[in-house]
Amino acid sequence: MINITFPDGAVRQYESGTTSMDIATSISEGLARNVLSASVNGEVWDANRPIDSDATITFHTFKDTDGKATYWHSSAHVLAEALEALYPGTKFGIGPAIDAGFYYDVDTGDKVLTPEDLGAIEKKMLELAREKNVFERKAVSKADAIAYFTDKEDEYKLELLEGLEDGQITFYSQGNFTDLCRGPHIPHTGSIKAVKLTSLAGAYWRGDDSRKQLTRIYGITFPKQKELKEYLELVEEAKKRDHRKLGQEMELFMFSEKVGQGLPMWLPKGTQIRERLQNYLRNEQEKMGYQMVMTPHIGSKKLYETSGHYAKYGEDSFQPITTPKEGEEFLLKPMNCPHHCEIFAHRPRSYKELPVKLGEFGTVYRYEQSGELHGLSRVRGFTQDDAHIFCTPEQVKAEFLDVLDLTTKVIGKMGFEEFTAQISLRDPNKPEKYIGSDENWNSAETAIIEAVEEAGMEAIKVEGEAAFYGPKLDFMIKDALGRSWQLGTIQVDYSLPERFELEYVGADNQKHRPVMIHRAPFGSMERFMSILIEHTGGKFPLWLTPEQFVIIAVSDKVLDYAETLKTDLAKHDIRGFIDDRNETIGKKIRDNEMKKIPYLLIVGDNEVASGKVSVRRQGDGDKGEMSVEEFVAVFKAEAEA
RNA sequence: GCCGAUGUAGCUCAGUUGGCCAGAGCAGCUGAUUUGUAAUCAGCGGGUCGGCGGUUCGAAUCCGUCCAUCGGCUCCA
Repeated sequence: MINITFPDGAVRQYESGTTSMDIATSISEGLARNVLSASVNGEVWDANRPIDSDATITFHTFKDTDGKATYWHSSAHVLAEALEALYPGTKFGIGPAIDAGFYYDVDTGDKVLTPEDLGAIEKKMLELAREKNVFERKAVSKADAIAYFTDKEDEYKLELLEGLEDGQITFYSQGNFTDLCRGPHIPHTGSIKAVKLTSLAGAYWRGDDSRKQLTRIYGITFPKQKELKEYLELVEEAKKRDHRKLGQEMELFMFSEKVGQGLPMWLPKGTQIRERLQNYLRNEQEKMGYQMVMTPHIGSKKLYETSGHYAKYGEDSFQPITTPKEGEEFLLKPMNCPHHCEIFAHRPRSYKELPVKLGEFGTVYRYEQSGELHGLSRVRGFTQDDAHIFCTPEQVKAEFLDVLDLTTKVIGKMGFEEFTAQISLRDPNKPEKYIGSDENWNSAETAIIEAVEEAGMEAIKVEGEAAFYGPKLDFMIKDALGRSWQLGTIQVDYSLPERFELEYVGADNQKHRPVMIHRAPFGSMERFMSILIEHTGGKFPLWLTPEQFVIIAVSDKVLDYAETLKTDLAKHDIRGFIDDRNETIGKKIRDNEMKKIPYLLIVGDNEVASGKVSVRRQGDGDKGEMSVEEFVAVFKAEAEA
């Protein structure tokens, strides 16, 4: 007998060789029906793989990420099986699960797959799924595995096998299809009830552009037809909210071929929103002791040689511009920190003034590959909500906490509710990759971890993801559609203070090297704007939106009253405009609803007589007549909520 | 940067196998109408058919090339 420990700590005894599925069945039929895989001692296993010794076990269903990953990876195998049935001789690369669904990279030889073929493949997949084929795991020797794929003439699998050790190789088979795979898989294909192949794309074998391009087929599957429908609706909704589309419709920003790709220009309405965001953030930061600075858009090449960035990125950046007579070289600034280091160094610093926090909405320029540019989220010129904190090693933790506070506050103010953090630490096995003393690294890493704990933020730690000059923390937020986005970062840096020979005089009258913290809560104004647009679908929080109300005059006899109303509201810092076009009221309501103006104030003879206003909330219809004071109260209540 | 697709009016799109002055809806302008909670009516203007080069009697349509956009890949101080 073996002891099985459950997530709640309960321990039960089972026969050796029992499977997670057996265990699930012993608990309840419902669980057994839904279980897709299980973590056995922390490793995700097939539900029908025998367990031979004491273990802790966690079941996975389609409700959790591991369960979904198992399910989608298994779906990729069904896709492969369908392809092999429809296009014999197809060779297979890799077919992993991804955040939403799965893909398989395939080489169909002379047959070029087109989107029109996908329907037939989906049909075949469903047919195969209905056969309820069991996924069978089999350990094979390397020699046998090579023989199998040599016979199949699948050079991709053979190449994958080269990297695997004999004794660790497993095959999985379902129906007539066998694949090299580590697993795990779902019990059988029958739980795949809804299939959608979403797109086709080229992808290089092993991501190497000198190698053959395979066809990547993306797809997603669900245990219920209804879930697929919901997913497709979500995709549709995401399309509607695409910030590139809304940005154009709402006249927030634009691009011009003549100006150049990846160089956004903010239109008046977009600029209003951005300035409000910046003012808000500037205010919050000044309350926390930040001092704003401004630095030029270019800097001497020497500056970046000092910082080390030129050596690392020079070739892959915009190339230097030179003065016509002297031939001096300048770079468009790719980041603000070297300038800020020079500001810190412009006079001797005492420990008494630390931490020094220099903030700047600094516009930077980076060469991004043309294929990578995307609306406002990936551009070549953008403005960081940047600041650099120069402090003592002992202050790192407190400063981190401060930044966490600031970030959760400002992001929360935008209506985002779910944050997580990723803490990037050193790779403990490669100390040579990093600069700075062990002592500093240890204390900085501990400081970050403790600060995150104290802030009560959910965080994952990833070893080996730190920059060579210090550990960092990235903020992730979830938007209204449940999508995750990476926002700003906080990054500890030991390198730049060293390179710029930054110093402060300590209480001991000795010179010390400060630690530098880079941080940007939004990351960049452009990227944040793109996320905010998609999160809100263009319906910005009231305090941010450029036009908070529109007064719709029933006829031009009441325009004077409309003017008075507008002036009254302006006294309460409520901004808007009068739609005095010679159009019907229905037309004006329609147009302003579509422009997403939050409040539509209708005035006609009735309102002039009563001295009131008829209020309509965008997207929520007629709210009835109210006095101006009542409207102001309603408005303020929403704005401050 | 690489692979594939796309590029027609401010926006969304139609333009048969190359063939008269390139079309529609919305937006815009002018006029009429003075309107009560999601489109009033009439008229008008607007396009080097992404740029350049070529094939042809003739090119939005065929070919080449460049640019931009989209979907991926790769990359991100």
